[in-house]
Amino acid sequence: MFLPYLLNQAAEESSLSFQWVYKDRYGMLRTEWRVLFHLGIFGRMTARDIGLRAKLHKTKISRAVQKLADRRFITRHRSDTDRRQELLELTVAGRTAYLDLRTIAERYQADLGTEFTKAELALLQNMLQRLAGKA
Amino acid sequence: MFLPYLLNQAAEESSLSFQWVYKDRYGMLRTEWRVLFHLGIFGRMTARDIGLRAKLHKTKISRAVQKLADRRFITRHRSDTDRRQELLELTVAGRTAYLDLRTIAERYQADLGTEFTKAELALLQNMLQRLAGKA
DNA sequence: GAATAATAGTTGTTTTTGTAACTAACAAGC
DNA sequence: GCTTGTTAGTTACAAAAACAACTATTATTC
Repeated sequence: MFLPYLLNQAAEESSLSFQWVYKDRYGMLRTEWRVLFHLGIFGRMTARDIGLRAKLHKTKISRAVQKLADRRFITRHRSDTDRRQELLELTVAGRTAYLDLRTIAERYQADLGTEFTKAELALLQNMLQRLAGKA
Repeated sequence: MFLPYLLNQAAEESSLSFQWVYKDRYGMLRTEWRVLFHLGIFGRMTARDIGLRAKLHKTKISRAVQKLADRRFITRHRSDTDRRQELLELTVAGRTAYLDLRTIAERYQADLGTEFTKAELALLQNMLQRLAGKA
């Protein structure tokens, strides 16, 4: 079978089955969830850096950031050293949402894990990372 | 790392790096390429069956079928046994395009193969199929 | 240090997708 | 056989994504 096709099928399946979590609970779009997720993991960072890490286009991030800020999940502060940049950070409400979602994500991941052995999962992760890096 | 996220990254990377093939050469969208692909592999079939196999929504398929028919890559014939259904089939031009794309897809896949061992690839394929089935 | 290029982020427009409502044909129940 | 329900496929409208052009700021080069 054609690998990009299989990857897509698997990715879509798992994305769809997980999207109710951030969608139903917080009315978030996938990009919003990803931005929240990155800020939760890495702490304060700029839209640019999120884009580099998550390979998301800046317009998508810009709009996600607006929504998250509207809903008081994040704050935005112009950087002193470079006034083009904005430093994004989770608010208390944002961190609460992040932790809530992360808990569910971990449970979801654990459920998937029961299907496979630890070694299989480790290899899968490794291969996916390599494919994501340069496929 | 969160598995759906990793899957998406890998899928997107490989999709993007392959899309120039059907996009630049035939101006096709991904769904069109998938429909062509399915007809190439399985021969004559209905939109419904393509949807079941590829897990694509019928509206997406409907539009892809229209474009492919406009460009004379496929023909559509109403079924005699059930006049709601349409039997889709590649034209000569469609088959030529399919074979061309398939050749490139195979080369692409072979290139990926050099990164991994046969056993790794087999396991990856197996896991992705299981994930796609019920993730 | 003025002119030019590059970068962070936004906004507007066009494509593509998702969703819901629709038509036409068939199936089932009574 | 007629009513009700289902299914294949299309169409219309709403949501989201991709793409291009823009503003404001910083970096570069002469």
